Amino acid sequence: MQPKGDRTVTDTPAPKRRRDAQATRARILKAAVVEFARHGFAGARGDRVAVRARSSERMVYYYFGSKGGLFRAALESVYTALRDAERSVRLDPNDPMKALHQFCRFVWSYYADHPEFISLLNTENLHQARHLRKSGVLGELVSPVVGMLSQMLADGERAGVFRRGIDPIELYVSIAGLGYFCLSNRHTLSMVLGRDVAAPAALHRYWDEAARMVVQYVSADDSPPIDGKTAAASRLLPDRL
Amino acid sequence: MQPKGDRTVTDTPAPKRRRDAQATRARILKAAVVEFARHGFAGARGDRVAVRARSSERMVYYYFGSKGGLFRAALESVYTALRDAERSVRLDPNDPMKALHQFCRFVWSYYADHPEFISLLNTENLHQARHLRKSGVLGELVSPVVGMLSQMLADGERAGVFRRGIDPIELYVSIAGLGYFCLSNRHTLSMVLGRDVAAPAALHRYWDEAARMVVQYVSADDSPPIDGKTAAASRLLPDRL
Amino acid sequence: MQPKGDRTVTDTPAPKRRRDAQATRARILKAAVVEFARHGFAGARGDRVAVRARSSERMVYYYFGSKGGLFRAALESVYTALRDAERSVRLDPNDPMKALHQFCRFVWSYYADHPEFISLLNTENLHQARHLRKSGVLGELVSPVVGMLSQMLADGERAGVFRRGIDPIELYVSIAGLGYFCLSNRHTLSMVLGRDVAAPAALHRYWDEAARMVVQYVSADDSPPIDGKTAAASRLLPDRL
Amino acid sequence: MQPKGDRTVTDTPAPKRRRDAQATRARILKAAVVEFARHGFAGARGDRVAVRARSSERMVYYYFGSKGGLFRAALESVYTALRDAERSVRLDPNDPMKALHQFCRFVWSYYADHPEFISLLNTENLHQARHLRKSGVLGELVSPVVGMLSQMLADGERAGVFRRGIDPIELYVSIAGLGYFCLSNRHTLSMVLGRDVAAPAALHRYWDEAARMVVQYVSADDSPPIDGKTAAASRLLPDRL
DNA sequence: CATGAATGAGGTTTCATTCAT
DNA sequence: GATGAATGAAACCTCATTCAT
Repeated sequence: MQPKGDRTVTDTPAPKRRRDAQATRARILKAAVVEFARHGFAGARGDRVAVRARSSERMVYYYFGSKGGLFRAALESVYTALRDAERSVRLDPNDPMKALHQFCRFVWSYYADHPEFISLLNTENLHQARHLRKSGVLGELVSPVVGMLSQMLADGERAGVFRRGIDPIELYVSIAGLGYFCLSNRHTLSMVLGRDVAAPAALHRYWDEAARMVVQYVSADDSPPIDGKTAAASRLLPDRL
Repeated sequence: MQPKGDRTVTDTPAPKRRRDAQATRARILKAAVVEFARHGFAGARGDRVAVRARSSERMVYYYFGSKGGLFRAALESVYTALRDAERSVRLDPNDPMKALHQFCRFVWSYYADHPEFISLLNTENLHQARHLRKSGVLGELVSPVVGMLSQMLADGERAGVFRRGIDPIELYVSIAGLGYFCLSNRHTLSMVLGRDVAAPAALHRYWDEAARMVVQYVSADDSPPIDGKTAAASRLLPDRL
Repeated sequence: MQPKGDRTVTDTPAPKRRRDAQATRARILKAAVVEFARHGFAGARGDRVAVRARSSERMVYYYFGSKGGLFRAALESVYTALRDAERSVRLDPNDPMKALHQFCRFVWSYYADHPEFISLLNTENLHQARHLRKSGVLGELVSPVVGMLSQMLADGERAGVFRRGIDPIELYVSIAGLGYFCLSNRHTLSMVLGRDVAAPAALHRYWDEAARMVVQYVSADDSPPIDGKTAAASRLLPDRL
Repeated sequence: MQPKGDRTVTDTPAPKRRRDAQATRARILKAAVVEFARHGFAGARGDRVAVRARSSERMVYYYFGSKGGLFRAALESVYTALRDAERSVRLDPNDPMKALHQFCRFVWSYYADHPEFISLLNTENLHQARHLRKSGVLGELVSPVVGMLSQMLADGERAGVFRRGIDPIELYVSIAGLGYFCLSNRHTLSMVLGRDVAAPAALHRYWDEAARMVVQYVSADDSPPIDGKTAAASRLLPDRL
C-alpha cells in the first residue's frame, strides 16, 4: 500500500511528482507526531493531522494505511531521531567521570527538548508497546546507549574512579528516570507540589543535584550504603506486583 | 440487576436504598479507574465501565454527569488513596537514615502495587492536568510527603547523618522518578533494552541500587560531587527548553 | 392520578399539607408556562421546570402525569387567564366606536403583555391543537369575544356609525392578526426589516395606525373599496392551498 | 442507495459525481424543511430527515455539520424562495391602488401556499432568530418589499389616490399580519371560534375584507379616524410592555 | 403524601475508513 | 498518483418516565 521506492540505478534527477509525494508524506508524519503527542492514540484525529499537514485525510490513509500504521510510523520516527542523536553524542574517552556527566546531560536535555518523545512513549506504554512490537525497524532500535555505558563503566573501573559491579542497564534506567519523571509528570506535579519543577531554572538546578547523585553512586569511594538489617526490614514490605 | 440488599432478621435501621446507591456509585468508580488506566481518557468506553460495574451506562451519567466527570472522580479516588497511604506511613523518628529508606520503599512499592495510579497520572499529564485543575478536592491533595521529607531532612541534619542544603521537593522528585520510570515505561524499555526491568526480581535489585543512590546523596560525607570544570563543560551542551 | 379534591362539607381550616400541595402544583404550573413558552413543547425540559418551581422532577409527574399533561395544563392556564381578562373588559355600551377602539387596545396590549401566551399558541398550532383538543376545559373556552363583537356591531349598525354586513369573526381575526404578528415574529422581522417593530414606542405608533385601519373599515361611510375588475384580476393569482 | 446517474447516449461532459452530490444535498435540504416545519427545531428528528431524503443520517452531517446547521440551511432556503418570489412580483406601475391590491394578494397567497414558511418562521422566532443571526446570507435577505411599498406609496401619493404620511414598514407589517395570523393560528382558532378560518373559501372571503381594510386605510379621502377623546381614553389602559 | 434511585430507548454527533473515479 | 463523496458502526449523552419505598 505504501509507494515503496523502486528507482533504478540511473541517477536521473528525481521527477518532481516524486519529490512532492515524499514531501507530503513527511509533512503528514510530522503532523502525526504532534497530534499523537498532544492527544494520545485514541484522542488523535485524522482530520487535524490532515489540516496541520496541509493535506487531506484521504492522503493520510493513502500513505499510512490506518491510524495504527500512522502511529507506528510516528513512533518509529521519534525513536529514530533519538537514536541518531545518541549516535552523535561524543563522550570524553579519557575522562570517564566527565563522560558520565556528559551522558546524563545529553539524556536529560534530549527529554527536555523533545516533549513529543515523552508523550509518544507514554502513549505507547499505555498500549503495552503494541505498535513497537509490530515495527520492523525495531531490530535496529536496540539502544546503543547500553553499549556506551558499559564501555564507560569499564573505562572508569580500570581508571579506578568508578567502583565495580554497577549494572549498565540499571544505571541507564536510573539516569533516564531522574530526568524523565519531572518532565513527564510536570503538570500533576505542579498541582500537587505547588511549584513548577520543570521550569527552565528549576530544571537546571535539579539536573545539578541529579548529576551529583549519579556521580556519587558510581564513585569508587564506597561506604556501605545500607546496613543489612535496614535493607532486610524494608524487604518485609509487601511486594505484590 | 442490582444486588438487592440482604438484610438479616436483626432489624438494623440502615437505609437500604442509600446503601445500594453508594455501592453502585462505588462499583462504577472502581470500574472507571480500571478502564481509564487501561485505555486512557479518549480510549475509555462508557459501556465497558458499565459492564464491569454490573450497572448501566445510564447510571454512569446519573452519578458522574459526563465522561470528564467520571475521569475526574477516578483521578480523585486514586489520589485520595495515595494520600491515605502516605498518611499512614510510619517512618522511624529516631533514625533518619532508616526513615529515608522506609520512605523510598513506600513510594516505590506504592507505584509497583498501583499501576492504575501511574497510568491515570500519565493520562492526566497528557491532558495537562485539566481535570485535576477543576477538582475541588485538589486543595486537600497537596501532598503531605514534602512535609514529611522536610522533617526527616531536618532531623538528619541535626543528627549529623545528612548533609545540609538538600531541597525536599527535589529529593522527592528524584526518589519518585527513580521508582516511576521503569514501571511507567516498562513495555518500551523491555523492547529497547531487551530485558524486563520491572519484573519482580529485577525490580528489587534495582530498588536496592536506587536506595543506595539516594542514601549516598543525602549522606554527610561530602566529597565535592562535580569539579567545576566538568560541570562547566557539560553546560556547553545546548540546554534549549 | 391527580389528587382530586374530596373535601367534605365541614369547613375545617384547610390542613397545611394540602395548602402546600396546592402551592407546589401552582409553582410547577407557572414554571411550566415559562419553560414551554421559552422552548416549545419538544424543547422544554422537565428538570428546568422542577428547578424553577423549586420542586423536583418527580413532583411534576406526580401532579401532571406526563409532559403532555403538563403542557395541556399550561395551555389551559393561559387560555383561562385570557378568558378571565376578556370577561373583565368593559366596553362603552353607548359609544360603539369607542368600544371598538377599547376592544382593539385590550387585545393588543394583552398580547404585548403576555408573550408566553403567544408562544404557547404558536407551539400548540405547530402541534395542530392536539393538546387543546384533548382538553376538558375546552368547552368553557369558546371565546366570549365573538359575542361581544357581535353585540358591538349590532349596536353600531343601529346607531348608524357602523356599516352593515361585517362578520364579527372576520373582524376579530383581523384585529388579532394586526396585533399578533409583529409580536410573534418580532425577532425575524427585526432582522429582515432592520428595525424593531415591537419596541414599545414603535408598537404604540403602530397601534394607532392599526386602530385607524379597523375603525375606517367598520365605518358607515362606504366608498366601494375595490372596483370589480381589480378584484377579479387579482383572483387570477394561483390560490393553491 | 443513491440514484446513480442515468446518462443518455449523448455524451454530455457533466461530472456525474458532482451532480449526485448536489442532488443528495438538495434532497436532504428539502426533507429538512418538511421535518422542521412539522416538528419545530427540538422536535425534528435526524433519522426522519434521512429517510425522507432517501439518504442516511450520516450524510446529513456530512453536508450540514449539525442539526443547527441544517436548520439554518432550511431557513435560508425558505427565505431565499420567498425573496425570489418577491422579486418576480409584477405590480402595475400605472395604477398604485391596483398594485397595492396585487401586493396584498401576493403576500397572502404566498403564506397560504407555503405553510412550511410560516412554521419555520414561528420556530425561528421561538429561538429569537438565533439561526438567522448566524446566517451569512442574511445580508442579502433584507426584504425588497419595503422598497417596493415605498415606491408604490410615493406613486400613489403623487397620483392623489393615497394619502400621505403612511409608513411603508408599518403598512407591510399590517398586511402581513392580516394574512399570517389566521394561517399560523389556524388550529387553535378553529377550536376557539368553532370555525375553520383558513378553509379555502373562508380564506378568500376574508382576503376580500382584508384588502378592503388596507385599501381604505391608504386612501386619500381622509375622515379623521379617531377623535382625540377616544384615543386618549383608550390610552388609559395599562400599556406595560 | 412525597421522594431518591433507577432506567430503556433513542437523540445527536463522531470516528476511522472505503468507494469510485 | 491523487481526491471528493460516501458510510457503518458506535461513541457520548439526554429524555421522559417508573420503581420502590
